[in-house]
Amino acid sequence: MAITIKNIADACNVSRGTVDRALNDRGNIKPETKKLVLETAKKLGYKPNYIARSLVKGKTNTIGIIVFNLYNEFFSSLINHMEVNARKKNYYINLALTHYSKDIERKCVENMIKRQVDGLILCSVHNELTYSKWLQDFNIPIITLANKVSDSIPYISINDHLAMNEATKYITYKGYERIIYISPPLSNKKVLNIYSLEKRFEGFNEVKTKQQSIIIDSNDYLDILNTINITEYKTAILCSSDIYALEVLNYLKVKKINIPDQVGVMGFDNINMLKYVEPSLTTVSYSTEQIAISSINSIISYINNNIKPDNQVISYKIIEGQSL
Amino acid sequence: MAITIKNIADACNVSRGTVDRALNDRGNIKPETKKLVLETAKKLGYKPNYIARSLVKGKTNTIGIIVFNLYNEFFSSLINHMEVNARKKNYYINLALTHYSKDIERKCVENMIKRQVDGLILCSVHNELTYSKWLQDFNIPIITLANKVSDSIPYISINDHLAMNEATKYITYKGYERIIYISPPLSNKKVLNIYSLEKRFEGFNEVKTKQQSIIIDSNDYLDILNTINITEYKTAILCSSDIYALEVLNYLKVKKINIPDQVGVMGFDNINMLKYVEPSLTTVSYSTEQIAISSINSIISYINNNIKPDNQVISYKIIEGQSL
DNA sequence: CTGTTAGCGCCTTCAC
DNA sequence: GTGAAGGCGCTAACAG
Repeated sequence: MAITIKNIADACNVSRGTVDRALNDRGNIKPETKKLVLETAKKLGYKPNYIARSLVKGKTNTIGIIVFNLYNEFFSSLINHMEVNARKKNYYINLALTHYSKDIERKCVENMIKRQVDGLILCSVHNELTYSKWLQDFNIPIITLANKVSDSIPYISINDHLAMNEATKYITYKGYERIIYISPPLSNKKVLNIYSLEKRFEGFNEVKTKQQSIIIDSNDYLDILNTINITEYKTAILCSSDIYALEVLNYLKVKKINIPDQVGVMGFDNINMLKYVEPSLTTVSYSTEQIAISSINSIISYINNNIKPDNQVISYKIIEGQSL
Repeated sequence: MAITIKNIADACNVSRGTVDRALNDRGNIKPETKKLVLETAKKLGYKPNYIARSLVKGKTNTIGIIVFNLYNEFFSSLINHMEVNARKKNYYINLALTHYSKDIERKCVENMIKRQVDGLILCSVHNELTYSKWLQDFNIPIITLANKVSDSIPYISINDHLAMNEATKYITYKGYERIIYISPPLSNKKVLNIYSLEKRFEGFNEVKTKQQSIIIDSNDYLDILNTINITEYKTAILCSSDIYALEVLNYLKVKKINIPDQVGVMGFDNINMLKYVEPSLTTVSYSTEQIAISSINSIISYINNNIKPDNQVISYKIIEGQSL
């Protein structure tokens, strides 16, 4: 069995209280006893049991992180930075993935609660008010990312609406006559929280100009694209995420359609892998590190002060590539 | 404060023992009392405190995972699959990242120990025997991945040696006269565990054929490549990982060197992003999901039976692309 | 069938 | 300066 505080106490012929004083720098202890205790602790290879400490302190120094998956580079990059910044502040990471399932998400949240995380960072597929209430009833600090759950739960993200709005204007400014907007099914909003996607779409849709526009919100967007004579007008294809844009680039290459001469393409997210793709993709960039840092700082101060932090908006910028 | 077992006991006018029996299906309880207890537990919104349970059970149902970072798609994909499979078996994930630092790794391990993880899955940059001993002295199940720490700690990976060996032979078979092998600095092995990279290199180096070969093991491989007249012979560039191969592809495109007509390129890992790259990269593929499943199964059976599992070798295969 | 009790390992309070 | 004792929330062993 592992060495406990009691083993040290016995070995030193002092009480457990004294060992605790030595180990945790609490003062009120004779330097020699402290020295003795620390030395024997080291000799015995003592490692404090944080579980026991957590139980008495009512604090685990653990942050629960619940996101969709790690395939999405947004999340893997985010969690990478979160781990770094949490560790710096002496917090640890419990990770759980929902794979876009409302059920799994609920279970993950419950598990985190049972495991007594001090706070929760959540990218949710829920947005029912009952769910928001359910979350808040756990009475622990919770912060949401990317998909807003409700106005009463702090939310950190870029302004998707504005960003896509600007992207659309940028395309207009570039002289395109027609925009094809590609997104995952927006009708999903009936069953899932797709806040971020909706906002992006709204940002696009709001730009009322002389252009024509075609909206493809389907998982079969390439098939649908195939039914359109894309070179008929000076067309730009605007995608709600880089992944889609990459698929579109591939599609156009297969079709021997020149980019950007015949058709322009624009993405969103500026994922890392873009640097290996040709032509370089015009896209919208933002810092996952900044989102991660904001999230960790917010949740920790929320934990420590029990004051609900404000929503935070992270900046973005358009990256000009050769695809538009 | 959160509802405890005692609150329920009080509310039901029974003892805490009885509540425990009801909540945990232990039998020896009158159906009506059980029903009453369960109902009031639900009504009060009781959530068991797993920290307390862990303390008494000496088991946290938590697996610590320590890897380098999540930028590397190998790790993010791995952890994605690990989380899924751990959750299925009612285990949770504590994640820590070392960023290739020996110091950070040591601290991460210690933290995991303090937090009483039931088992540890580790991709290490250490390979000192003292470190292996240090790890084993913690006396908890540990499994290593990708980089072997020592023969006395279970290790799961593909056979890097054999895989690169076969890759090299494949290139030979394709009729190339010269191979340029690109790898991160192999001299790092003096300060870091780069087992997997070494094995790959050995696998390449072992193939003694008539070909010429050039070895570039440097972070400035593109600069060095630039000093070589690569089209002088029928040359293939074999990279120890896809990321390098992608950089090489970019380099060759900039140089207007045709792939594969003038120079062939081969990678290793078959990362997801390859599907967006042209020409499609010839590479070595293996299943991170299988590694993840093996790891999780191994560590859990190690935890439950306390029998050190055998090393496991995951299969690989060569993927023929258009780059060679 | 149910209640009581003694911990798990640690921290904290209160005596001395 | 130090020791003793109680308790965090839960489980388990024993009594009844």
